[in-house]
Amino acid sequence: MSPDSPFPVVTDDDSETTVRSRDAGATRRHLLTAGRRRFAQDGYSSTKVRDIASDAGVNVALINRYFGSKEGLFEACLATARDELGRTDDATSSLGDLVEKTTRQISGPPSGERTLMMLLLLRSSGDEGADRIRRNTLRSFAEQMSAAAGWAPGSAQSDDLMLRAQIALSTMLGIALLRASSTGLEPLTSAGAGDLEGPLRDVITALLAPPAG
Amino acid sequence: MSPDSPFPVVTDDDSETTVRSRDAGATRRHLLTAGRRRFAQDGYSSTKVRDIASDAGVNVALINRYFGSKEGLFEACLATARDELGRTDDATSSLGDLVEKTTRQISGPPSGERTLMMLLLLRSSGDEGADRIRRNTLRSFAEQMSAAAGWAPGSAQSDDLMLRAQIALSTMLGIALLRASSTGLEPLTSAGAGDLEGPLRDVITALLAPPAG
DNA sequence: GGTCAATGTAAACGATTGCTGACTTGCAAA
DNA sequence: TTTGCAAGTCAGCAATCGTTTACATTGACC
Repeated sequence: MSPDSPFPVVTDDDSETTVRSRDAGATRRHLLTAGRRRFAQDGYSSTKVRDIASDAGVNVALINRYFGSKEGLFEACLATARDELGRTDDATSSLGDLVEKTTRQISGPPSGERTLMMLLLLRSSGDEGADRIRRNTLRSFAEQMSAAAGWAPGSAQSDDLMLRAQIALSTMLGIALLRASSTGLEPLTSAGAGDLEGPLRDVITALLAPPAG
Repeated sequence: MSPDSPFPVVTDDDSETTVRSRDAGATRRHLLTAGRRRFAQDGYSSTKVRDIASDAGVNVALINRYFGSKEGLFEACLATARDELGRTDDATSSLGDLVEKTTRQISGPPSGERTLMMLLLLRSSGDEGADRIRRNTLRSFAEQMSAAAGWAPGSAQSDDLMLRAQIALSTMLGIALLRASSTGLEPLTSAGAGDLEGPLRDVITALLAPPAG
């Protein structure tokens, strides 16, 4: 994985049907993608390693080779989801930005990448390491949201604002969960970005707008 | 379970250490209580029938005897949770009532009865019957909330108001989930009714108050 | 006291699960 | 071409899980 690796690491070739039939990096990536979807949709213990391997088009034993164990793969999925979700294109500086970004995260198909990563943050394997990653990621999210509301660490009403940011986060994650196929709550599941932006703006504004508090 | 059962059903005696060492009704109740907690906290597939039986102080085989299967017990837990949650003391007639009732449901210890029943509504076993119960219960909840906002079936903006009610429901369930011990997000987890009532009032008002719509 | 159905117990079965070890295949440097 | 090692395959193990079967115990009714 290191840049000076003696092995021919493929960095920019995403076409899979061509060269490199035996590519460890691609195999790892396929396992991470398949694992993310399975873990997010079905939960940790419902997911079987044979299904993940089958989805990835890869032999089951390679999960243990590359990630040590099923929990290792789960932790890796959680870490990549944290990195990809955290790789926010630009800083959220205002409540308007926050509303726009939140709407973009939530809307889109319930099986979309972003929704899957958010659902992953709600799944637990009982493993302590994975739980710590999830807890830290959620905390970071709430801090970003409260920062968009003009929060400064150590200021007065700090706890109250953080609580409100976490409630806003609860709304976001709750929507993602209720939109999932196994629940299928209409009209929420089929609602698009245009339908969600208004209510989301109302919620975020009501929770985080400075005037009242 | 029927009132005219030929067996001496104990209806008002909750002291367990005394008479009636072999009581089918009490055994069923113990299994339902233990199963509710396990299913709600750990999810369906992470829960082991031997753990439920152990918690209930009962032999494992009795789960299959009284509920047919693990899924049968899960469905029974879901049904009783629906009944107990639906047995709302009085009708919710105003937004103020809704705020008060919602706050009462959410706050309280994360291991409390109400929280467990709400978490149960977010768990899935893959079984179609259980999923239908969950879907109907959630839909009923959202309809109650929109009714408190003055909703009449078939009216204009009906879909938009229902969507907003489901988003409010998402907030409630999201909070319950993030307060769970496996997540443990502070200050949300330790927040009491006094801390939650204000923000919840803001959210519900912003989503369901009539003036804008 | 005897009878019988209801209730509870003990043990094991078959299926599934995560995982491992020995083996094979492909790629690339020598 | 030969050789060395990473990448991948295959079969099976050990443990666990839900479930079932055969048996024991309790207690009400005649």
